[in-house]
Amino acid sequence: MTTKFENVEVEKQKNILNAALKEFAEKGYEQASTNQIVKDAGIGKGMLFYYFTSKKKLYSYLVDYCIDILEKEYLERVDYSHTDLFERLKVISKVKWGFLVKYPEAINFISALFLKNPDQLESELNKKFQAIQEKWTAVLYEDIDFSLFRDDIDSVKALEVVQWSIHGYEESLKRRFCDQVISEIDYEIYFEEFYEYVDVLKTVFYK
Amino acid sequence: MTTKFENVEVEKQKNILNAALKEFAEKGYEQASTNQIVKDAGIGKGMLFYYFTSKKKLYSYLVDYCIDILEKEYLERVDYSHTDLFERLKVISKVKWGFLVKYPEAINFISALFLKNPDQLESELNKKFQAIQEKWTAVLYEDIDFSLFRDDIDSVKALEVVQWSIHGYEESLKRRFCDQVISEIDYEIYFEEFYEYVDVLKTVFYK
DNA sequence: AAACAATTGACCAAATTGGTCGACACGTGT
DNA sequence: ACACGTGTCGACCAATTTGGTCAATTGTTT
Repeated sequence: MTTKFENVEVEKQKNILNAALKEFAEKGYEQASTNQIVKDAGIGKGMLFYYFTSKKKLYSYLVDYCIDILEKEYLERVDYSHTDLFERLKVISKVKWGFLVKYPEAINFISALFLKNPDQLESELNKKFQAIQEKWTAVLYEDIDFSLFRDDIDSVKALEVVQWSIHGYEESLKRRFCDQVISEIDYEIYFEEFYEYVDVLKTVFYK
Repeated sequence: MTTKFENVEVEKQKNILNAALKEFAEKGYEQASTNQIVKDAGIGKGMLFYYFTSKKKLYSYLVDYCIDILEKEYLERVDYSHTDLFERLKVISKVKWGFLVKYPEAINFISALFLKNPDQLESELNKKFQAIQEKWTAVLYEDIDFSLFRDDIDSVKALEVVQWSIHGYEESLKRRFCDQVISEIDYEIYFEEFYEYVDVLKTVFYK
């Protein structure tokens, strides 16, 4: 049997989910306001509790939901065929963009989730967290040919620098587009741009 | 004539300032709670308004205070003698560490300040903001010998990557020490570590 | 038309908000 | 001894907000 919430039209589901994800991501659990969520979602106050019975349960639902889509719509979509780290990074960025367009509010919620002290949650969840953690490192390491890197620098440090750089680029993009709707952005230009940065990294870190 | 607040013992001043900076940095202006501030600062509710008369004025005071120390205790302390970017970065990191130890709660407040839409503040402040902005780019560009960089990559991109990397390292440090008091950390080890990363960057970006 | 599901927003007690103020403690001068 | 001024506290204020409820209303099925 499906829950009441999962029977409403998908569009409305998305509105509610997005409103809630945004509010929790911005303010954290305690500070997040259910009033704000219903206003943002465009539904009456009663409906939120009709669907989720309590703030706590709503939050739990979001956590489950996000872990789910993160695995199925992100981590599992990355293909491992390239052994070249920088080609892999380009693939990942494509997958990530698709994810961002489809679930625009999920990322911030997820990163807030992983940033918090993750030891204080039920063991059930903790397992899922670890699974994701492992999958994420796999995405970055599995079958990568590290012999392509120059020998005069530590490839662990190199990888860190690469990750930090990409994160930095993403943040700068976010700042540039903070007030635009992500799905309406002509992303092709920015893939070009992103690839240029990746190529810089490739040039300097490879033999 | 000095204000009432500036006549209080410096230690207590610091407590109050730190408590307020932390609260505003974490929650933003609206969500910040004066109750939380006085509790954290260990003073009675009345004192905060005795010193600052209102939440708004307190916030203004903090903004002025932070701009002040940012200029005098950070930007103006960087010396420009090195033309080697990476040596300059090491100098900057030393200054920054000193700043962090002395004003542990200021940085987050400041970055939150600069991240927000800065167009909606009085022109007086806006000027100061721009001045800092310029000084900050000067700190990173002034008299830097960019001819040392390899010719096969865009040095603008290189500089961005360097900045992103350093920011990434700082964030990773912050995560490692999030629950420790910053002034009690044996920083020498981490300068060593930091310099290793800087040297990696130097190795890969220089001719 | 009767039963049922979905939906709303006024409403609730409890908590929290920025801010006030009377009480009081601690000098210092008289 | 008294008064005066400066700090200091926290109980208190009205106003707002909190998570959550529920009677009433509108659709939808049967």
